[in-house]
Amino acid sequence: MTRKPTKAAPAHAKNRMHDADAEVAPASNRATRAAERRHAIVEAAMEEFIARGFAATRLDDIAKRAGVAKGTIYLHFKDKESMFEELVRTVIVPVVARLNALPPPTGSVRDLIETFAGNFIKEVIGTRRGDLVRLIVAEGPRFPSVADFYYREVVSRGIAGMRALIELGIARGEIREKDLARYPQIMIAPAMIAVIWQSLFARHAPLDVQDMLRVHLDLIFGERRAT
Amino acid sequence: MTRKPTKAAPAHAKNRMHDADAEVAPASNRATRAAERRHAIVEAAMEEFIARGFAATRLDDIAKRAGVAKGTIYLHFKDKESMFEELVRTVIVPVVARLNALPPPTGSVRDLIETFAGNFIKEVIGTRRGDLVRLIVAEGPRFPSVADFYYREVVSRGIAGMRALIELGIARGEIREKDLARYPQIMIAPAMIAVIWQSLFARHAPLDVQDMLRVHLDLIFGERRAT
DNA sequence: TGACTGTGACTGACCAGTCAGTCATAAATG
DNA sequence: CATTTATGACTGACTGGTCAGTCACAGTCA
Repeated sequence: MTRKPTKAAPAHAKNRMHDADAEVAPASNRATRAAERRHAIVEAAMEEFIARGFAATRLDDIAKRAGVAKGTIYLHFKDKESMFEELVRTVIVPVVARLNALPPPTGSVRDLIETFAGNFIKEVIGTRRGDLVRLIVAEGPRFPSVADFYYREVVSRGIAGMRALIELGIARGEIREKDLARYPQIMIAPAMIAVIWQSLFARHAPLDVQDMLRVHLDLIFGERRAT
Repeated sequence: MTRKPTKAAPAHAKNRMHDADAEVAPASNRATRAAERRHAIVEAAMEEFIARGFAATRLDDIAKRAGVAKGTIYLHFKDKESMFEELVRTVIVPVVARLNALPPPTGSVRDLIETFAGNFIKEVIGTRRGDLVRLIVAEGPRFPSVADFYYREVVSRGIAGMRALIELGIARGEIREKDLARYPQIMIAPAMIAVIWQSLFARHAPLDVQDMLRVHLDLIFGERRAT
């Protein structure tokens, strides 16, 4: 909360924009300003929802964090519920886009998957994105539309992509266990566990995710030969 | 404070007992009755918390479901929060006890783990218990004491037990990947994923958990030889 | 100036937690 | 054993506070 509570200075209204945003151009154009505000709201809402869960999050807090009046939120979203749903979409879509941009299949399948795992660690584990995954697990059952969306856009695509990779690995003789193609979930499971572990138990027992995923890949591809 | 003086007419007082309770033995003894009620409250609370999450659950609903007045809840629990915490303890402890009762190490390690997986499927996957695990993942960050308890009583023990089993498997030559003992999480990951999958995505894509876990064990122990 | 965007005080519903009162049962008494 | 008294488990109407959503007004831009 960097905002000085002393409302003192409503004079220069633009100051309401918080510091992070203050740096971007003032954005004279109305539509641009509106988009910026919307973005600030989404950002703030994500923080709050992750920290408190859907039901316990107060719109007043989101508004304050976004540097906006509560009413403004309702100019952009119908209500709290649809804000949550839209927010998940908004945040997830770019991640999906990024994952679809897999590097061309030059190296071995193991290298491909290792790269993928590296990205996953960097982009998801221990970031807001990871918390978002936990949030979806937490609220999914109460928001079928969110769960549906997440399944359609992330899970089913991820599973399909991973399956293709596994089949390639089997065809090339890198992977022995042929049945693995039936359950790509097994490939992804330790990564998901890592996400959950980090947000629940890291305090008690830190987990070397990188190393764990390496061991898991050794299990699937056989011990790695000298690099 | 002015209690309606002429409260009149709770003439048919005994009718307050509702039908659900009428069926169980009247339980003449006071302490027994109290224990029964407490149990009914815990049971009802678990259902409600699982269905709605902590913040969105109303104590009125718990009371109604338990066939009890709201005030009664406060005779057994300090407040909503400590009710949630105690409830998690109450429900989890017997499960832990049961898991500690591992069969004696007669067969192979693989058989041992397969038995364990079978029990897990039967006792956890697709049951209230599974939902409870999801609930802990969901609410854990907001209830550090619950997360701590769960780590101490379930996770750390589970990990330790699994590690011992893995080491045995390595010593006996059943398991090749020696590093697996450093990350027992890998062994458990698919089972956890199954729990989450069932409650979020089963509707979209049912998962044959039994088969998936078998494939995962094949990965670790090598293809199963004819039984 | 007129149209549009943003504001925040306000409202009404909702709900955790309280407590004065009830009553079945247990204990004490004759 | 029958009757009276004491106990405390249980009840549910009520309170105080919270918060999603509204709207009359203020500010801003073209």
